[in-house]
Amino acid sequence: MDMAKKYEHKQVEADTYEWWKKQGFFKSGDSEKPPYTIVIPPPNVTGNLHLGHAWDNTLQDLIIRKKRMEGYDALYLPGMDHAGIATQAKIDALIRERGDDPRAIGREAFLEEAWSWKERYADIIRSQWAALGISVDYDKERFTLDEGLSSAVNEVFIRLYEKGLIYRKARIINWDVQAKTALSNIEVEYEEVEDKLYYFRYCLEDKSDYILIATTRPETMFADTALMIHPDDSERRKHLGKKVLIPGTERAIPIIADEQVDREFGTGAVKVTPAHDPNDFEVGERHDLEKPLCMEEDGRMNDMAGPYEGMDRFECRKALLDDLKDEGLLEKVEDHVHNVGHSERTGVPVEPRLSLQWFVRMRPLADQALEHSAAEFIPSRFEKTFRRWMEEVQDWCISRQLWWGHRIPAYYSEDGDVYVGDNPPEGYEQDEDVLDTWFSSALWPFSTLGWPEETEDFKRYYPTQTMITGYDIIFFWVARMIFQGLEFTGETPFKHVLIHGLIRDRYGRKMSKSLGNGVDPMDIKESHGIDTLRYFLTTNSAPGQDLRFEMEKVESSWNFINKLWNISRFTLMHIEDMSEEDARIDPDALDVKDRWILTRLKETIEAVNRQYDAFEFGEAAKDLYKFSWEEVASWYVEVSKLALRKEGTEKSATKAVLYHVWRAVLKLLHPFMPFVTESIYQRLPVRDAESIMVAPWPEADAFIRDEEAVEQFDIVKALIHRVRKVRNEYQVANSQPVDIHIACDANTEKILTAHRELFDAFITPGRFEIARDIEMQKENVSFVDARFTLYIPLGDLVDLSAELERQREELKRLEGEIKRAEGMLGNEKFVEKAPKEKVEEERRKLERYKKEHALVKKRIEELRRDV
RNA sequence: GGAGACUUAGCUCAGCGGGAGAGCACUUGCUUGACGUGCAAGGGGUCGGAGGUUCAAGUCCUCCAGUCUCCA
Repeated sequence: MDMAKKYEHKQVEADTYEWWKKQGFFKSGDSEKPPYTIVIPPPNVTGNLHLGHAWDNTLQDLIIRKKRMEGYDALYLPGMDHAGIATQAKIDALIRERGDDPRAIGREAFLEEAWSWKERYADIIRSQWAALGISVDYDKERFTLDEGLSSAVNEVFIRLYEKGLIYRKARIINWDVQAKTALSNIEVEYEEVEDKLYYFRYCLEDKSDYILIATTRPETMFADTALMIHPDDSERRKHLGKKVLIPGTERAIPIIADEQVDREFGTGAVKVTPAHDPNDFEVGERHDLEKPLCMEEDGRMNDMAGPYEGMDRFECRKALLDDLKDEGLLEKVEDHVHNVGHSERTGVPVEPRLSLQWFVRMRPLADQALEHSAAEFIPSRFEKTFRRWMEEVQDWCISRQLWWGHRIPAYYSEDGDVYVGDNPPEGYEQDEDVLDTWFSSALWPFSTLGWPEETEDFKRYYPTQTMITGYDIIFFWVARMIFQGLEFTGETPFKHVLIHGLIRDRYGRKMSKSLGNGVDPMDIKESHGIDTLRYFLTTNSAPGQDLRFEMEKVESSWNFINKLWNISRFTLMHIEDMSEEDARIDPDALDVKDRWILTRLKETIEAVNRQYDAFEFGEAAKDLYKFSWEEVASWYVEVSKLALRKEGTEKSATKAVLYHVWRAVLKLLHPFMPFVTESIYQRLPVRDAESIMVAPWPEADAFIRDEEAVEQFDIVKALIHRVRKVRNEYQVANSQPVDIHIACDANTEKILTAHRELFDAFITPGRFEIARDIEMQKENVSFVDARFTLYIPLGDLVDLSAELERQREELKRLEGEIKRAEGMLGNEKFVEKAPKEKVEEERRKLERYKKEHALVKKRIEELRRDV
């Protein structure tokens, strides 16, 4: 026996992953089997995988491992995402650290850096996949900037452009002044901030009067091209046609009227800055206003800002306020709470900015998705989330002012002609910009399989079966995969979308770098083993719910694995010498305990399969936990010890049953905890596969169902339990024999007698007597059950009044039960409408309660007589 | 302003139409040869509140309260 006394995860995990990989178990491609595909949500090549990845990937691996064992050609396709903005920021920082200017070194040199960065992080990520034990097919690994995936991106861009679904236009977009790029609407996070509302005097040219306006962004005033009032503004109408001066400057702008003015907000008059605000842009279009920008791409003021040129926008705001206050043009400042957009990537306040960008016309694509999407969300409520977003979706800004990404296949001639395609005419220059990373991610389920080529892989593995991801990227990714999949392949790219939540710290806070509350999955692997982490991650929340990280829960997961380890030790100890022949179960040799555990195994397999198929992994694990710990370990193993000490059929049958039950449990648990189950499986003297990960999934049909054995074993357990309870209550050690008297019918007597040996070992009876009826004595502690009445004479230890009181309470309880059951059965509607089985069940219960009631009553009379 | 989630044992959470569950914590015993990270026995919930549907409601519906999230 070479098994450590406790579960040592480092020994258990050592070399296993490499062996699996070497044996080719992760590979897909067996065309004899039906395909089952999951594509990994590609992690960014920006850093290490965090707990969220570990959770996501473990769920994927859980499903894929089960499907593989069930006989599918399982493809778990790995890959990574270039993550344009995030990666470019990291590389910029790296170059700057070296003392170089990342923009000055040129595009080519930059990309060289980027690719070497990518290689470095790809290695890290692969090693973390290995650490997590995920069974991905490395032959199929893809990267969003691979040649094939890039040509898919090109193809999609060109086809959408030709269809009129991609266009280029100057519009107000969300500008990230730190990354110096445009963002899409959903890359902006709105955050409520306690800000100020500034009131400025815009004086008429002749300084005879002024109009007061309120703004939250005073620094944009240098790009004002009008002052706007409501057409119904009777008080200020008189100024229409006149001009006002932008405060602190000599620049005059017209006063215009437009219904867009919200008369309730501020002063009812507003400044119009068409190049810095989406609403003002529309006003500018209607009134044919100029649309100048007063800021550079990095958020610094340009020459329009005069003396403030070169200042950062917020610096400028401060200086401007000081100056205008001095000049008496700042009337007042009010506290003002409003939502300010921040870049999802860099966190800086987004600057709405007029800019020429590429957009996807979303309406037709979204309508198509709404009409034809066949994706089934789990839980189903996320279907609504998806649909609502699709219904309200706006055009998608897809160009990014970055170098790291898919360069836009658009080319411009000197005279402004635009060519989109693969063969630009001579002399045309390619667009400098790249596409939003999500533009390529949206193609992931099919671009990774070779699309637009009609490859064998694409034909075989697409559409995929299940997409697993967090609810935070339903819009970013899931929705976009669905509409692009439908547009380009004519099919929804996956059948199921399993949505999980976010992982939080023990206080329910999001894990973040700034809070420093993140947990590195590799630390948990180090301290408790990866199986522990996997089990913790997959069993501690329901689908769609968030998951709190608590060390106690990790520890309890470890405890369970340690328990499994020790049950395995026990099992292996006894079946070491087992041959193929010994492993066969002889149905005729099975006794009650064997029939009981095999029936329970069958029921557990059925339940677990149902739970797995419904993606209810927590529930599946709960059933397996209970079965292994409470039924196999606490009962079957304990009871088997007797049989295993003997020789002959009793022993051999027990060994065979123990082997099969335990082998099935290992397999059922394998998707949760691949390493420890493999380690134990490899120690089995008889195996049905080279590795547990390619072993056949247990079949419920292979095992017997024997309800009678379950009932019989229940009686045995009940007797043991009651005696233990009495011993506990009266503090009588198990080493000290107690007499046991049982009144029961002949059938129960037969069962009890057959298990006499067991009782001797478990509850140390002195005398052990069974009769139809027993003359009761006052020193007895008694327990009444419909199946048997138990008496244990404990002499002086027995507190008779307490015993009487207990029996009275029992009688009261039974009276309540009888009343309840009779009430139900007396209700015509219940008898009429409830399912027959339910009514029958109530009848049986009532009968049983009545029987117990009579016995308890009798017992009370005896006690009262004796007291 | 819309939408959704959550509210169940001290804590963290399952359960979601037929008699309240788990882990951890807690109490009392226990050197039983797989395991003291264990074994045995136990205590602890009017399932947020109010209505409604149903023979039957933590479980479905409506309203209310609190917590959180997303969208605008």
